[in-house]
Amino acid sequence: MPRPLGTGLTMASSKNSPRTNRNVAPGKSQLTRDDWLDAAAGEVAAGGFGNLRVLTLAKKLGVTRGSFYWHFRDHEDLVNSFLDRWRDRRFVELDYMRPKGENPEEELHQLLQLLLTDASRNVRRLQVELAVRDFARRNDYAARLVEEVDEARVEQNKLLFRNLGSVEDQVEELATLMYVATIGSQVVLSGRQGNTDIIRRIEHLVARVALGQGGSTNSGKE
Amino acid sequence: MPRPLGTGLTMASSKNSPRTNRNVAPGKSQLTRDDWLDAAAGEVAAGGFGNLRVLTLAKKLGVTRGSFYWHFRDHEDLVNSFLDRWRDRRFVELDYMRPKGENPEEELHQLLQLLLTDASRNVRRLQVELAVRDFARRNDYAARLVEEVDEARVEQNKLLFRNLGSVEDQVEELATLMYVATIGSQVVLSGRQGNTDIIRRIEHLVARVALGQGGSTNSGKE
DNA sequence: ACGCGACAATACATTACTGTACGGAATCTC
DNA sequence: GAGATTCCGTACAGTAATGTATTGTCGCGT
Repeated sequence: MPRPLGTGLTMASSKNSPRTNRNVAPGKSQLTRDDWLDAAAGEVAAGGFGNLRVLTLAKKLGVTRGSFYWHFRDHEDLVNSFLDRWRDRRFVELDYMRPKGENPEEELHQLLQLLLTDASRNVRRLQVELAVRDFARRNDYAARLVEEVDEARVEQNKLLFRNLGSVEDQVEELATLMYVATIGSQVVLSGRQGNTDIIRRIEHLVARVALGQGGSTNSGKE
Repeated sequence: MPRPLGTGLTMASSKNSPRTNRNVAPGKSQLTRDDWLDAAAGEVAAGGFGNLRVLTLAKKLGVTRGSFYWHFRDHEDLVNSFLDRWRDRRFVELDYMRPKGENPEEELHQLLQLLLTDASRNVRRLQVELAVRDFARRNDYAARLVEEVDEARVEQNKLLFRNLGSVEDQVEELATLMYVATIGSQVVLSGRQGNTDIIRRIEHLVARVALGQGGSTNSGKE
């Protein structure tokens, strides 16, 4: 009964690359753990965690479930590994676009661009994130990871607003508001097309508020 | 093969009250269609539509599945009826708190209160809404209803901001931003406790922006 | 060249859930 | 109060999914 068994419930992703991984380059003669996770991403994006079936993955990969149960202990192991990888990728993503503070306005623009406009391109990623968030409502481990990611992203936003010169008292407010606004727009607009104008409007208003030019919304009856 | 069969896929809720509904008042000797839908609400709130099992509902109601298949054609009929009822309730809810325009500031406060603060009390309703939104990502009918509700709510917000004296150009922006912000905060904060301060901060900032006093976020380097 | 280990196929047992047919009890109608 | 109707129980068939045990097949090292 030999079983490598990935980390499972553990936190770190634990790149399971001790596999020889063959010399066969493009042909998929041998599957790796990440291959299964990639396939799982497609299923999760399409149907959520509830519709994540190992038989479906096997068909998609052109193998039988015998392969799956060598790479993973069981279905739960797949789910937890998937969540771990998701969290890790969100963090390297955050690290990749950490604000350098040289051109805050441009950085804000790029951030909103990534979160809002690019979301319509990165459909897969958006759908996975929404699925994870939904799953987190009934899975404690997922809830923990989502909370970690949320907190890190709000921290990132706070950094940005500090660089923009916002007073410290409102940094937290602005960062939180912008974060829930971006998440909300992804939730509301997911699956809609022709939303680029709405997105642009949101970006416009958020930018205006963030840059402190937001005093002209009233008609003048002060 | 007698079968009343509720509307199923049709849009209107079509109160199926041609039932005599017995004289037995508190005892649940006879079940109605709404009883099943109420039980379904609990399951949907807890596990989403994917975990909505008719056997579970039957146990919860103290009957067997034989009752279910009299009241509903099949599982899909239950889901569609549930969605119909959900949409209808969202609309009467909107109608109930339609802004009268007499005291816009107070109305804004009450709206935010309902959407944000009260959400932590109304857990069941919040969870159902999130489940419906998630289900809408892979169910066309649910997607249609959610879109209808979203649009109606944004319209409501626009009405409010017009009453607040915002210039028409920014009414749409403000209404949309506030809507996605509220949805996003529900998504992000669902299942967290001790979020009342965060919610209050968001409310504060949204109110400030909406009332046009938002020009003081910058530190002064214009 | 053979034997070991990584990886996958096959077959089987089990469980959970749906839908349907039919029968029975309670209640309304006339 | 007899019969039709409403509502629910029971029993059965069928499907889909998981997990496990066992066997089979590559490919590498020596």
